[in-house]
Amino acid sequence: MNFKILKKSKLSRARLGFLETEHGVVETPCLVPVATQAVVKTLESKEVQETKSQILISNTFHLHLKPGEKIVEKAGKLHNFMNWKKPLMTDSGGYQVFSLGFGRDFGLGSKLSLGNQTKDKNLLPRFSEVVVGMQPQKIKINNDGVIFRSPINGDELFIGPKESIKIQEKLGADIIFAFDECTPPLADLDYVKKSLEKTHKWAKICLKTKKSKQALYGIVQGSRFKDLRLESAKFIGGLDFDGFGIGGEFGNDKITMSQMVEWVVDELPEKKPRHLLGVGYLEDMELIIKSGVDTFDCTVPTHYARRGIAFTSEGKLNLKQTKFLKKREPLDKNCVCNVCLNYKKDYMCHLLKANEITGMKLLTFHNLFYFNTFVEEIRQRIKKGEI
RNA sequence: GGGCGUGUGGCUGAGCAGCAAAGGCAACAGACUGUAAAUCUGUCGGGGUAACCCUUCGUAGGUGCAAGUCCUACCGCGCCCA
Repeated sequence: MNFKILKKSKLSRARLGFLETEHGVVETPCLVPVATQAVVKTLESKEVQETKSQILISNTFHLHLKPGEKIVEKAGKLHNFMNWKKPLMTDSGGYQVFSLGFGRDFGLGSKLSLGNQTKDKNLLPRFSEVVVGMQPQKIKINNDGVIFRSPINGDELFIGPKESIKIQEKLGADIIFAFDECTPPLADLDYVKKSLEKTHKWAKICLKTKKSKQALYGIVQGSRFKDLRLESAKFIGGLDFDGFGIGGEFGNDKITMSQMVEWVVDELPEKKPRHLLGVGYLEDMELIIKSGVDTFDCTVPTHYARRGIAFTSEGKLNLKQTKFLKKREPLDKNCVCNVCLNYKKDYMCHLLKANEITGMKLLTFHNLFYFNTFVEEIRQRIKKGEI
């Protein structure tokens, strides 16, 4: 992999670049749609390409469980397996340390709120913080890695940095990630310190383990603590990674989020690409790109689509609302995607209310196209010197 | 014609003397950021911010302090016997 920076903004940390891989070039900044199980849910690879998606991210943990990396390897690795010719990433499974652990215990996301704090008291965590010595109920984290129970058959399985890298080598994505511990947002300072030691130790093991030509990104953690973020960025940034992921918690609002990203970005080697893990509401994009992020993945366009939420130039629409049954008009007049050119709101509303898979599929297509177009426009604005 | 059974809020379905009435579905509103499709939360007879008030359990009477709940008649539906 080779990363070329074409232009650096004079107004912000934003930059335009080319991420060159064996499977083609990614124009950055770029959204990376999520294909956890080697598929963007509801779409086939050809359709994903038609949404202007340039690169996807699959998941090591999920593919290890099902169908198993050996199957994927025999099929000619991920690209052939899923018939996707363009670049691919795989996430290391580090996030599942969180999502199947404390995240599940407390019903939390890795980002506590980012300003969208829930008003529903029942959804607020029923505890104050995670402290040193606490273990999630379903998994056990030790110094070498994480013991999971397979959600499929209950088998005990172990994934640590070595295991993750070996799996990712078999999966064969262009860009792979180091195995980290994504700390829960409410972990206290001591917990995050200890966790960071592990993540850093694991980072070195990942580098040592990797034998393939795949690009390997290290992951910066440190939660909401500035000194830990800086420490982590310096440490991870000082290692011989091809790029860097930034993960974990980013504070209570969008401004804090971009500040935290900037702390980290300023410590990372300038010439290498930076990937922000799991962030990407529309309103986040300009902020994180201005903070110096080159790529970022987010489940929102695809996940929300399956819940009936459409992102359009008139805002976020809940297409399951009965009122849309009376709207014989395109989802978004200003959108030129296949869905907006060929289907109307009434029909899509009907499909979604009837729980038809095609409803989810049409919305997934539109949302991805819309998000990708949104980022494309941001790239244009950087080119013009507006951002 | 005779016997037994049944009738509950938009639907379904509990309740068998102290109820505005369980549960489910539907509806309505909200949430979701390194994926969770079919999830989570709230509302869901009417009125008021609220303590509270009003109207409901086929219809009409009756017995009780109190009736969706017991009794009588009628109406509708179901099964069985003639």
